[in-house]
Amino acid sequence: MNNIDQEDENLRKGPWTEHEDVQLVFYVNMFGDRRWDFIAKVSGLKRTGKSCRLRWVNYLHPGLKRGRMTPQEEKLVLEYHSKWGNRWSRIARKLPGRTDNEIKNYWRTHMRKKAQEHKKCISPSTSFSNSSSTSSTCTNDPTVDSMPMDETKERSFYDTGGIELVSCAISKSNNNNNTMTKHNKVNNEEQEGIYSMDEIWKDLDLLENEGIKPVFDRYSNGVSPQVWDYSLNSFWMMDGGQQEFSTNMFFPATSELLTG
DNA sequence: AATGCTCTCAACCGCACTCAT
DNA sequence: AATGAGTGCGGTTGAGAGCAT
Repeated sequence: MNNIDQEDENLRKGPWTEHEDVQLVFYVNMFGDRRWDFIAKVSGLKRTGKSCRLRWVNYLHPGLKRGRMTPQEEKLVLEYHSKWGNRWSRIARKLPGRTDNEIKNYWRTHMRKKAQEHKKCISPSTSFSNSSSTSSTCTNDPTVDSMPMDETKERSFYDTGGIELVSCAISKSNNNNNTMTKHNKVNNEEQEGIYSMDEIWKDLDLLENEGIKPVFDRYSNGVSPQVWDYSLNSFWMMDGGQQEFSTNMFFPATSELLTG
């Protein structure tokens, strides 16, 4: 057995734990949301970079909306899907706060329902193409690949380096085990709102004034100290202006890597 | 209450693409 | 131009929650 095999065996798969979420959020805020392999290594998470990215993009990103699609969003999904087919990430860019995965899942459910309804309406002898075939038909639409350049270059909302709220991510993490009802999720979504850029920049100013500076990258703008203090109180010790981890065992790899 | 079915969504996989070297 | 690492995307799967019987 070689080293690579051993590494593969050590990699974790399956659902993320709360600790892993916290760890990932921390390191993304430190290093940005681009260098996933690096983050995977530095963080000590036994996950692939891909897995880290996916977790961040689909679940931990502070700009994410939760809860059911609004009628407006449903309309947009229908509209853009008819236009672009299964280009989920492209569609997602048109629905801020929604991920390609979410839209994809929604569409599958949606189309399944539609298919079932359709089956009821038509005679049993008539064959009916399922959702995937419907989708592929749309994908083959010649309009699909004729996007103007500015649209194809659009960045998804989660590419914005969303610093926003670690607390948001943590609270999501805390609710990871579906302890919230769907109803509650919707209410929280309404109450939480989304940070505006102005608010984010204000937080950045605050952050700098407090002398708290994540290392580099876009995320050098970081998160408001209040937020950190509030949301990560079990992970940070604020002591006379100095900060240190209170749970070093969660983040063992950074110092090794950065000093070594 | 127990069981089976359906729905939802997080996560994985493989392929495609981008970019640095 | 070729190559390999890193990243993004779309398809698929499986676990768990909710609902019906």
